[in-house]
Amino acid sequence: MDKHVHNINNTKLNEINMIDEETVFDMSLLFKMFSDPTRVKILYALSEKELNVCEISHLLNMTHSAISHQLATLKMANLVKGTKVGKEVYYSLIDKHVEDILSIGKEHVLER
Amino acid sequence: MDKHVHNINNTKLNEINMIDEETVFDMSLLFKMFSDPTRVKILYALSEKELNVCEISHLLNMTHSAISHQLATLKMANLVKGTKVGKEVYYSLIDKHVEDILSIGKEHVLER
DNA sequence: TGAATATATGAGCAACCACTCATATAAGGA
DNA sequence: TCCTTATATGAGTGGTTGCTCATATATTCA
Repeated sequence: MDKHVHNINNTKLNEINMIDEETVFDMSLLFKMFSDPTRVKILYALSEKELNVCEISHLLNMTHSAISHQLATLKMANLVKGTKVGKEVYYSLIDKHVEDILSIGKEHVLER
Repeated sequence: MDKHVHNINNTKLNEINMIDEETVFDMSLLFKMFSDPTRVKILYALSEKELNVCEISHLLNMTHSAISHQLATLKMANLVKGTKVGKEVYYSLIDKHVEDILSIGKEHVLER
């Protein structure tokens, strides 16, 4: 037997069904959106109700600019969408998945 | 009415039940572990079976050092554990939550 | 014991990122 | 039209990070 093929639990290394590169990259990109406290707070707030930039910056006690930059990032990652109403732009979560990821993360963190 | 208290959908801004700072920070720390392609690949491989450093570096075609560093990071974040067997250290996922997060992320990414 | 193998780890560095600051655009009200 | 408010965005910057390289430790085997 090839000494470079290791054995663990009667299965070979090459039996591992590896995920493809692009999917892995997209997954890491998705989770990167949740890897910053400011973005988590924004997404969490938006899971309660849709909010405009001004409201979010009040809620998080941060500058409009910082929030606007993060919203642009979240929008590019397709996690939030913005709807213009007069001067304001109301942001909301794109789909239920975002809330699912938040709640599974919160659950994991709180049970320890 | 206080002009700094905005109204959306008949609810006030201060009715938003904001998550506490420490939980948000821990959540972002958790998701940060999934925000790098190398770490996602490692975790995904470990979800199939436990592996040692050498096997993972073969599988991902990366240096032992790079993998070892990432495993140290994942260990510190309490996502993997290592068991020494002779010269080798076999790594495995700490709990089912890690697989849950991977699969929800994969699902989200693949359905578009 | 000495060599080979497996893993861990510190230093260093290039790339990335989340913010600030300045500025631009757009809509509403006087 | 002018001023104010709301948002967007480019440039710049300090901090973070994922890798490499060198080195250290540990275990097995001859």
